[in-house]
Amino acid sequence: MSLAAGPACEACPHGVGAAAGAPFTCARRQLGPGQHLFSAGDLAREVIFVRKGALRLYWLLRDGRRRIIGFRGAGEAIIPEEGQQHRFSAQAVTAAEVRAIPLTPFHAAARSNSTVLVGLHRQLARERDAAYELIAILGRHDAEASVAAFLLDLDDRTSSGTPGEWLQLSILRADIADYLGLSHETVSRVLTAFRQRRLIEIARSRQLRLLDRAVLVQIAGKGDVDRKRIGVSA
Amino acid sequence: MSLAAGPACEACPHGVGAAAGAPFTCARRQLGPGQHLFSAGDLAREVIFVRKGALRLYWLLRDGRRRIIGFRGAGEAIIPEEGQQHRFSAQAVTAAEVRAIPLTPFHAAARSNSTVLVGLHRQLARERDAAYELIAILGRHDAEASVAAFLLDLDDRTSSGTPGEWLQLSILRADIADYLGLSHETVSRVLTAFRQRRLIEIARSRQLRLLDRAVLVQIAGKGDVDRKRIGVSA
DNA sequence: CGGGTTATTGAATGATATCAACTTACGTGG
DNA sequence: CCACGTAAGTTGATATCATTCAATAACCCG
Repeated sequence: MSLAAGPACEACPHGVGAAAGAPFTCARRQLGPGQHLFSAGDLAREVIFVRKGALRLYWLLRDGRRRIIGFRGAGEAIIPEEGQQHRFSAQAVTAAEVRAIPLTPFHAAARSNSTVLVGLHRQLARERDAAYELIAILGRHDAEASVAAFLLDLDDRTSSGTPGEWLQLSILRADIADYLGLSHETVSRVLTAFRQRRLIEIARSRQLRLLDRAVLVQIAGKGDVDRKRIGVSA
Repeated sequence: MSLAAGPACEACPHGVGAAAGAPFTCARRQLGPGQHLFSAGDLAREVIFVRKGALRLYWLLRDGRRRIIGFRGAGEAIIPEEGQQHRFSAQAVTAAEVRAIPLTPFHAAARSNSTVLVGLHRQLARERDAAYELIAILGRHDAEASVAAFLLDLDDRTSSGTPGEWLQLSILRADIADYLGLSHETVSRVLTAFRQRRLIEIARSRQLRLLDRAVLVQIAGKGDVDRKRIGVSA
């Protein structure tokens, strides 16, 4: 994402801090699988940049279910509201490494460095828009469409561009289920159906490859936004 | 919302613009019911503050369905990404009045006025968090919980604090359905069930009053975030 | 190799969508 | 002010799809 690739973290501690005339520490932190970076209710103190591995952001529901809001992989950021409590929990899926910049100096830096400011806004707007995309998926109750959309998104975000590449699915079935609002059995059934239709290939449960992107796009498209009809005016 | 209540609009054109040393026009615009303020794909040029009435923000899906992302009532704002296309459409539900501030001078103002900056961040973070709340609702497939949560939210946002007040439900059943990812028949059935259980009162289809907030909260709670268990750490 | 976790598969239940008929609400013009 | 027509809302019957419960199988780590 733009922020992480920008001066905020790559050049830290000589980037933003220096530019702002207010150098600050950019703590590196290691997380083991399942370890929490923070929990909902904790006071938000830092902006997080994921360097390695992946985190899941989630809520627990009253009935004990887990609602996963999103995942953040290497190069992505987690931006909380200053002075507020975290509204969700962040937990490492795999072993992960993050950098944490205290919020106050970061905001101070953003004020004096418009590159950072614009990046910050863009990141927030993107998180919002990503949430809207997920809403679009969840609204249409169609398991196949949801899973197809998820796989395509995952492929877009993680693959290096080589088509037909193997996806390292560090995420469990239950993660996908909690993200898409489905049961893990349904996710399993859909993946099996896709495999039988030669749309994907699965190796040892956790590695998977998209074989027929076109058809997956079509399946996902059932609940997807119509990018052609969006210009309709009153 | 904080932004609209703050200097950004109330004091316009003598607020932000003046403070930034870069006065700008704050165009007033009137919208009739069903009229579009902008459509998805349009270039985003302005920050919008809703003064009167309500707007719905939505996408059209490929299959012709409409996915409503949210509503914005008086006092709320719509903040797009600078230089980007709008990702959703904004349409007046009722007759509405908005103020539009061009993005570029607004951002310039935000840079030099930290009150505006903080308000801007907060608004973006809130939109994101509101989207997350909706995700929590949509993920749990439970029509009664969804509708109850919607009614409570609507009541919180529109009522002046007087309990048992009549809600002016300018929103149609189909709007609620497209927002919650349900069919309008299901919405109707749930509302009828609530009425029969004396949880709400409906007058002439469009006006409604919450009679038993406690029970509604309980019903909504089925899919709601557990505010007590959120602190669980690994 | 073994024990715990994760994944798959099956059968039955249940909730919501869908299709369809009917009623109510509302604005318009006679 | 009433009659009419259209749009919105309600209600019922049916079908579909995802959940749930349950059992087996694959996987992974020590």
